[in-house]
Amino acid sequence: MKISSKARYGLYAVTEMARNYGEYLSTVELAERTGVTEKYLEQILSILKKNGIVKSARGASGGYILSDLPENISVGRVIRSLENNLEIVGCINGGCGKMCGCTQRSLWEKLYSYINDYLDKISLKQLAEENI
Amino acid sequence: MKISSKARYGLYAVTEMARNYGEYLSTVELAERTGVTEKYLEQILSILKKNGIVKSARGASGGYILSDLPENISVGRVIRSLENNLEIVGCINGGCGKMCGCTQRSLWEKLYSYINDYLDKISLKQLAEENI
DNA sequence: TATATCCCTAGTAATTTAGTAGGAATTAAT
DNA sequence: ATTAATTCCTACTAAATTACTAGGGATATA
Repeated sequence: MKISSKARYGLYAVTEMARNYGEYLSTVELAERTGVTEKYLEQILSILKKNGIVKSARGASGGYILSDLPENISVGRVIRSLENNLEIVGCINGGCGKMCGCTQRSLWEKLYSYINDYLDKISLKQLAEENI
Repeated sequence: MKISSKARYGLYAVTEMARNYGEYLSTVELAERTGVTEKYLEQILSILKKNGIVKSARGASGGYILSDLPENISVGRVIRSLENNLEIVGCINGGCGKMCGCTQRSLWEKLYSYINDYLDKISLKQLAEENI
């Protein structure tokens, strides 16, 4: 039940982009500012791009930029992208063995909702401004 | 960000104990009813015992029993016992590097509180009766 | 005394996480 | 056109964690 460093790193990267909204930031810059290696950040950014959270520009003076205003992107969306959709048990959306059905199901489903509701209420703008 | 099967198994076991409160259940019985192997359950139960959630009796006709009424034991307590105190990031209680300080700290601390508050409101009695 | 149980520790297999590494494709600047 | 900076893609590997398996000792009941 840990948030992976991948998710935390990714969140750091988009927070940095939120603080510099409008400007393209390269992986080199982002790596420097977050302390994550370039190559690993590349992979993380590629996932964020696939999920429509960031856009990219190739070539010299290219880089990454948020695909929308920081106030319109929730922390939840970022974390779900990098954390297997935040599925805290294997059966949030059905299709599980005996352990999941029955008794515990409602418990985990509600916990899942609470977690997502909380994270969806916080925008990258808020996070960047530490206004939480 | 997954709940481990260890935690789910343990929760199943104590739920079974809640349904049979007052009666000692052996690991053999608990293993049968939960579908977990005896040996693995033993380890899980030993952790729960160490954390004061269950009591044990050795020898023939021994087994495990809840250490308190099912309505007095929260799901949160059980899960924290088996899930490294539910520390969703490495620095919930301070002592972390650059990634944890600053920006994301308050985010994770609050999420941690929400998760615990939710799980602490649900008792084993409620869970056993699927009254969630 | 026999048997059923908990208790303790060590080992291992499988999975996931966290990176490393190399190089192709693309674009802007010169 | 050439160069340099960048994203993009894929494969590999190392480390950590999870999920068990296994053996046997200690203890209590019948």
